[in-house]
Amino acid sequence: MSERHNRRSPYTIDVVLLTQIKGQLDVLLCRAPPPEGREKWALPWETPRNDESLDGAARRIAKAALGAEPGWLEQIAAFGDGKRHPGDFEISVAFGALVAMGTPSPVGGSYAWFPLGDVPQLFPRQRQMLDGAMSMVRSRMDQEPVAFGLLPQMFTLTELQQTYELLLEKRLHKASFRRALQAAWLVEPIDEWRSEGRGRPAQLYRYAPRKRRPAQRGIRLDLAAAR
Amino acid sequence: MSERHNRRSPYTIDVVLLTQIKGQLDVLLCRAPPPEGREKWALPWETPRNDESLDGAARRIAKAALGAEPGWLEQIAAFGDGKRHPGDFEISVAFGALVAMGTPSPVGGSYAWFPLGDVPQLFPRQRQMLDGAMSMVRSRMDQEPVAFGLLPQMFTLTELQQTYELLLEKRLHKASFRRALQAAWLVEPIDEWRSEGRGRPAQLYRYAPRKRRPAQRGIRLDLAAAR
DNA sequence: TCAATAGTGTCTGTTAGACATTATGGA
DNA sequence: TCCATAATGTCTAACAGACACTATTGA
Repeated sequence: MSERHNRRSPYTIDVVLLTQIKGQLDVLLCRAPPPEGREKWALPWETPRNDESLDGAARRIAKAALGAEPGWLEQIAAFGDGKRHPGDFEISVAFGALVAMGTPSPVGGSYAWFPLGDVPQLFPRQRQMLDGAMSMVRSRMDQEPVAFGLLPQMFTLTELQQTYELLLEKRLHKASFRRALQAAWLVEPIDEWRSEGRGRPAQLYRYAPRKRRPAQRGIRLDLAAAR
Repeated sequence: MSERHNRRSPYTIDVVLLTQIKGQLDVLLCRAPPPEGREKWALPWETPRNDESLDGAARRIAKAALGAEPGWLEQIAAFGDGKRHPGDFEISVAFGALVAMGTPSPVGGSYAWFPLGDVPQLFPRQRQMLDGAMSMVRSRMDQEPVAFGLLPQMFTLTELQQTYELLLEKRLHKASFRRALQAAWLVEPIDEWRSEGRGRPAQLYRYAPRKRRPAQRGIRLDLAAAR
């Protein structure tokens, strides 16, 4: 065997696993995966196996950390630039993934969820990945219905709206949100209701996208304006 | 010196250089950069030098191929998955770049511009990169004013609209386009006109973005609908 | 003069956001 | 009963798209 095809891959795959816990976005971190002193947390990472696709490796690593496969997974970018990484590899390919809220977590063990506002210090390269994951997810929102990756099979429209608000980082108008939702044919009511403390029970919905002709209206040049 | 820090980088940087020629998008290809038989074209690529950032390497490669630096350059993604590449490296990090139309081309030599509809057969991995570049540029359009990267310093509003139409792959309404442009504070008229054959001469503009409060209106959930 | 392109004003149907109202449960 | 939340109807200002019109050049 040639040296080239036998050696371990000269790069790592790192996965940013995101979920929604108590109205906040959380990221899954692992306690110092390779032997690394003191209290240090890191994104799950590994080197890919032989002849494994990038996506495939990312899925495998996510599954190993989480116990289940994430609903949505996409590459963020390659990172390097001399920034430190738990492994000593020149570059790392980062993936972002969304986990349905309520998915049984890797209890105890060396994994834990951290709210985005309260993430411990990471290796600089992984810190970049986390930031990249957030902007990637946010920018994908207007191209695919990403929010459903954070929700369980059944959800209320209020939960769905809260997830959108969490990702967009802004409040949405209830009536407008529901009208837009109806126009987009993304969800379908099911014959079940959930009572949340006081108030009228909310009907449950499920994600059931229907094919549509692409939206006609809108140039939306405003969004492309200067910062 | 350790073997790790002395060896050549185990990955490549590939650059998708795009420009606008005669109302079409063109990509810059290089005639078989490493000794490779027959008539074969490839995206410009190289391995990064020691301690060079990913962006820096991409800029250097772009400049080597083009003679000038591209106005806009951004990472697309890492590609691998066993797809063939002109170099025999496990992965490649691809960058997309926009070149102002009219930039003096690398005349003769081993470089040439190819219209997107008429690209010769590429190495599979580089074909993926080209497709990735296109969808990346298109998806960035509603986040930053990407179109100006394809235009020279001075341009007419009709040229600007044609560039938008080229990138969006659809016709735009003239009056609406100009209204949106005015609202976005992206351009500024200069005291110069250009006569293009018949008709009334068009005023020239230049890119001069002004800071604005983010657009208020629009949930635009439609765009996130099912395909 | 006509032809061709640049640039602008007005109208109309659509819709985001605001507001108000009804519906339905728990305390 | 009062309160809290769900869900929906109506109004209005903003705006995308259509159309028509004026402006200014070359042929």
